[in-house]
Amino acid sequence: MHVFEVLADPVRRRILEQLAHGEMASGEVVELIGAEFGITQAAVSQHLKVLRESGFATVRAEAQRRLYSVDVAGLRAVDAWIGQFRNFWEPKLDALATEIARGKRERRNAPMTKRSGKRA
Amino acid sequence: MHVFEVLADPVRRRILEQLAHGEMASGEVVELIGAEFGITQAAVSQHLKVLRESGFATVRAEAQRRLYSVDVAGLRAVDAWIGQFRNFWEPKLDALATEIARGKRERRNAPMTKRSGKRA
DNA sequence: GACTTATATTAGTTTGGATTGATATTAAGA
DNA sequence: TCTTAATATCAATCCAAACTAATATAAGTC
Repeated sequence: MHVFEVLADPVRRRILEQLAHGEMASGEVVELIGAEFGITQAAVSQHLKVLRESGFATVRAEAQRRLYSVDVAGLRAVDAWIGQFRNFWEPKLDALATEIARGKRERRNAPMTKRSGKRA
Repeated sequence: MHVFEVLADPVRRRILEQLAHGEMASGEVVELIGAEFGITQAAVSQHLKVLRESGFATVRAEAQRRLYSVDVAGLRAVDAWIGQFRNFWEPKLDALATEIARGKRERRNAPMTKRSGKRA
């Protein structure tokens, strides 16, 4: 399932927002989300499965409990796609922000050749 | 229609990627996307409608043509939601990057009161 | 082992959105 | 005005995904 399809569902978005506050057991999610959306345990469990399988959440077992937390993989993928367009609304910061975000790896030790003025 | 539902469709995502290269007439989009996905003019037109109405594209008329371009409103909304989680994968850059991205508006002239050390 | 608690899975039903074919709208050109 | 071109809209069909009820699995407790 594509990352954007995953986030297209309001229940899944809400679950992620909750997980952002920290690890939660499946049961806690069921209680919260179930009440908020009026859906059953089965439904919530299925949403958690989708989040797992699409890289938005990870699980660890503790006895019978399953503790869920945010997995950044999915979120990064979304951010990467949006990144294609970021220069549309952040044109000024672009040069500087990129420089900083990328850790200045590139330019750092570029010996300044004749054609290093501008690349496309 | 919610922003994530809009981007959940592969056809709409592809249309946006094309628009990112610059303004396109509806007919051009139909030709390109229609060929790529094997769908009709009606289908493409309806996708364009969704993109319009959800703030991902704008149109201007020129004779019978409708020229579409990227509207950042929708993309910003997506970026804002993802922003909730950005500190999950950019913890180090957080302070500095935020400072720069926000234009240092906040701190700049904050007179440093007693309780300005940390806010929850 | 029987029972309970926590969670996942399965099968079947329902529903919203994507698509098509047909038609409407709008502007230009003869 | 009649015709062609470009695009949008409508009604009907179809399908995938969300949901429920029921059941399965697995780990604690008595």
